[in-house]
Amino acid sequence: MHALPSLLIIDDHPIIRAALADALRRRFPRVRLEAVGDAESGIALLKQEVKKRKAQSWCVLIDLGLPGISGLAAITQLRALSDAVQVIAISGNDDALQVGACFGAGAAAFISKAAPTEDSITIVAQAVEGTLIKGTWLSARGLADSSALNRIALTERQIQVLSMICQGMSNREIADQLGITEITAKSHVGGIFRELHVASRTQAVLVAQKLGLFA
Amino acid sequence: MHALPSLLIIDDHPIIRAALADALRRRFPRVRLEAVGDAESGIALLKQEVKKRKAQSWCVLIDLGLPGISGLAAITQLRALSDAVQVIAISGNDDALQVGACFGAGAAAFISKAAPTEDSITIVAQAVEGTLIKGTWLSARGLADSSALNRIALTERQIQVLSMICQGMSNREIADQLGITEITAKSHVGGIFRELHVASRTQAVLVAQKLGLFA
DNA sequence: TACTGCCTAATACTTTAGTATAATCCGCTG
DNA sequence: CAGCGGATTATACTAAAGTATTAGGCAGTA
Repeated sequence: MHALPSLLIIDDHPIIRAALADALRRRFPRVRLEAVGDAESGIALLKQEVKKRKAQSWCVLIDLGLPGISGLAAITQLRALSDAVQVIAISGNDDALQVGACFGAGAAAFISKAAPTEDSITIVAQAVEGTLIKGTWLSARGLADSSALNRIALTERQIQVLSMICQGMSNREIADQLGITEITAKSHVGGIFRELHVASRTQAVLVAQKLGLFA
Repeated sequence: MHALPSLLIIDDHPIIRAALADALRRRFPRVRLEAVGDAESGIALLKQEVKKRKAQSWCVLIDLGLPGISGLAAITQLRALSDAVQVIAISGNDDALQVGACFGAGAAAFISKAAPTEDSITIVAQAVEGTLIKGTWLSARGLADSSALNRIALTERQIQVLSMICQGMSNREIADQLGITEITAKSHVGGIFRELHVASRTQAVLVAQKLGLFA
């Protein structure tokens, strides 16, 4: 059998970080465990480690809603580092849209912070032991079905425009910043609305935040 | 000397709740400590306690960004129960606008989750011992000055309308739900924009969320 | 090559949003 | 009582936002 995966915790709250690390260390005394406060550090650390020891697999617990970077973007980057990197997303709310988006970004499991702590640890244990089923969703009320979750398919340009909408920019401002006409900007905005099933930019912002896109 | 205040922790994350309770119990073994997961339970509990033992004072640690109820509204309700209730707000981000809003709602102190855990405990200790200075702001980088924070003064109606904007409603929908004309709705919206220094409802939503108004 | 999907842009709208000013009614306060 | 501020409504705009349809260029792909 090969070595157990190392653990990496990414959470900006020292309290949660310490609590998780404590619980996991008790469960896996011999597994290497790192804990950092921001996604950049975590990604940089993993990049180095993957380069050093390609055989080593990792299990990353990442908190969504980190300041600065989108949780989804972080998951995507982590997954891109190596196939031997498993990502478990942890979030304060377990909105179905957000859950679906996380799996779309490559997360192996989704854990709600409101779930019982023991169950959360169990999920991580499954990941460490290699028995974790991809798509596991631990909601506030226990295991939930993640088979038929809404996936949102936005193009790169649409994501770019949506992020600008989420910063309060007008179509005119978006167009100027992207070097396109306001007409084209409107075109993208319209496409985003259709995809998100909304009728105004305000609603688009709310959905984007539920998705955790630009938190 | 009179009795020490009892402690109440309101946080929807079991992990944080347990971690805080642990640390505080070690610091104050003889102080009564309650911990609940939602604001409604906390308010209900305090309401009963205040009725039973008026002499008993309380120190409430409440997490902003609770699901369901606005953190500011919860602070206001807690403060309204009794003058013997101190409220310490805990938040994931330490945006100046949100900090100011918390103090405006009656919070005695504001603690960022990103602050060192020991410092956070110290603040609570000061509250228990009665040496806490009102307006104490513990940011991610230590104690910060909260003397000149922006206060936002919205009327009741404006807050009501703003909350509807934050739900993605149009002026027409707001007007219908409030039983007023769209013109009046626009009038309120315009007033909100002036007060928040924004130029669109999307930006108003963003500011409101920074304030933690309808999280 | 033909097809598909994305980005771009245009024309031509309809509908909301946002601004400015003014006026009425009402409750509270000096 | 007079004044003030909030809530309401109105008129009259200007400026955005949003919808619909069409179409060219372009990259990847069956």
